[in-house]
Amino acid sequence: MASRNADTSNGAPHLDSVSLAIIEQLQEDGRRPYAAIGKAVGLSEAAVRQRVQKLLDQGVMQIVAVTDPLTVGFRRQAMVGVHVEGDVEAVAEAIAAMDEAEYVVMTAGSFDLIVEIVCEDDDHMLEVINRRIRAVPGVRSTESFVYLKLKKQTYMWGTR
Amino acid sequence: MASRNADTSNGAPHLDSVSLAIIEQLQEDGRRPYAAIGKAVGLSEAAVRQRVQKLLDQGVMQIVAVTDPLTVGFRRQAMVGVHVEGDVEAVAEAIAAMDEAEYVVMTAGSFDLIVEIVCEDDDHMLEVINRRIRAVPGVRSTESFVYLKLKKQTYMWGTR
DNA sequence: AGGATTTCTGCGAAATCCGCAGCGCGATGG
DNA sequence: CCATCGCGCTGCGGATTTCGCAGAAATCCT
Repeated sequence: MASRNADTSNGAPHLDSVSLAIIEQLQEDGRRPYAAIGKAVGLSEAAVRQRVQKLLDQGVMQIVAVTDPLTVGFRRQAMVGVHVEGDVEAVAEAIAAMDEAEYVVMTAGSFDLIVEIVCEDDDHMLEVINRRIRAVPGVRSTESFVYLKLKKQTYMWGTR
Repeated sequence: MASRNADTSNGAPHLDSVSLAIIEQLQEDGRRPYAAIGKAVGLSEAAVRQRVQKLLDQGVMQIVAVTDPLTVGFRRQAMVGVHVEGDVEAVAEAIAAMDEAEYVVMTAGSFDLIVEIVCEDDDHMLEVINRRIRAVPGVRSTESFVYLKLKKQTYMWGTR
């Protein structure tokens, strides 16, 4: 189980329209059979299987179950905006290494970094934000947005 | 294909530890066979299958392919913080109805709403933010954070 | 306790997954 | 020019998984 996380080192692995179509199929249903996908994109079952495996290995996509953490036992979730001085990438790396960080993005705007965190409870969240994120060298300040309710969560950008 | 989107109407469908364990398995690999999951959680193959189907039907989880849109052809992606006056839920509903909105959350903090959008290019993004989101009744102002680079994207909160 | 409902189990049949050998094709280089 | 190599696709069986169903077991409600 070497590389669990996505290959976030944007290698832009050149995706042709067929692979795009395969991804679209799997965005609708991650368990759709290879044969059905093949029929939809005009490829044999084995070819689809090989392409999917490669896309997974390359980290271009992952096939997973996604949930709303708030409905599955986690009490507190938040988006945290981070102001950084110095090497943003290094700070991003450090925060991404934390288990509680689900989502880490470098952005252009008043925040240098946006981080989504999942916590057990208020104490845990306080600990993560104040003791861990703010302790990372280069973090100047943070601003938190605690989640009240998830209204939408989709992955079907391809199907429109 | 009645309800494609998650049941975001927090019905808190009471999940026992076995369903939690099943979700964990599928967070690691959305295509893991039911028999393997059953062995891991102590249930028969058929029982796992029934539970998974129910979790999907209830909208508690979805099994899908997730990608980094920036590596799959979409040029621009952003997080948009929204200040709302009046009925926040209604505004959230309206924005969630837009195809470009991938993720909509009501939050406590300086923003009432946080929205993640995926766009084809700069023009498209400008159109979505200025003409569509800001046109929703109740939206007082917005602040945008354009994505530069996705550093981490995980769904394995359960495996720690 | 009695009955209704839900959940689990244990099949057999059908469909799917998986590995492998072979073929076609473009690029490389002698 | 042609041989070779790399790479992706196809077409197979065999192993595995999925699927539907009927009965047993557990749970809930009155």
